[in-house]
Amino acid sequence: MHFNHATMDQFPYPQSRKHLTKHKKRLTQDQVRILETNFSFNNRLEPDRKSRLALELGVPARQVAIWYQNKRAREKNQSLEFDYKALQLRLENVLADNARLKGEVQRLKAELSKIQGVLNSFISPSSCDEVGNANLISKHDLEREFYASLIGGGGAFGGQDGYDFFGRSVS
DNA sequence: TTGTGTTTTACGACCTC
DNA sequence: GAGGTCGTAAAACACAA
Repeated sequence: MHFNHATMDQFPYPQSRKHLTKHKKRLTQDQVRILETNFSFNNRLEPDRKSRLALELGVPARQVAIWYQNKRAREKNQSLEFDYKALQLRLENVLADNARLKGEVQRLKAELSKIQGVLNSFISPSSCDEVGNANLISKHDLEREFYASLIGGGGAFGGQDGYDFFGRSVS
């Protein structure tokens, strides 16, 4: 394996950062592979391992440390991106669910107004407002009976056992 | 070849233990 | 104080035109 055996001392690092970065050098594929392997075991770099790795790769210990720092940052970014996509997917599902539920609400509202129409036909003023008729059912009682029948409570509008006013199963 | 976008390397500033 | 993150500059690289 051929690594560049440069050390910190061998780089003529001057004062200015611009000049400094002129000596930026990429790690070889083999060096990166070794670093990746080590990183996969532990993404923290204890001083002992830093020295050993630096020796093995033939690079300054500082470069190993910096590689680990950058690698952790890259992993964090990837993980954030992954989380972001997962959240986006969940949001899409929730929005779809919301649309479905809105449709359901609309359907139920329509059903309710239909039922109210049927109810109103039972409560015509001519049939129940006659004074002095003791057998007349009040509007309030009628509504109570009617709604009770819808939820399976039987009553005057109740269907057969286990079925509501419209003959649907309520079990 | 060159312009441009992306990735990698390296650093300074600041924070935490 | 050593070693961490974060933000960023700049080199290195990839690639279309």
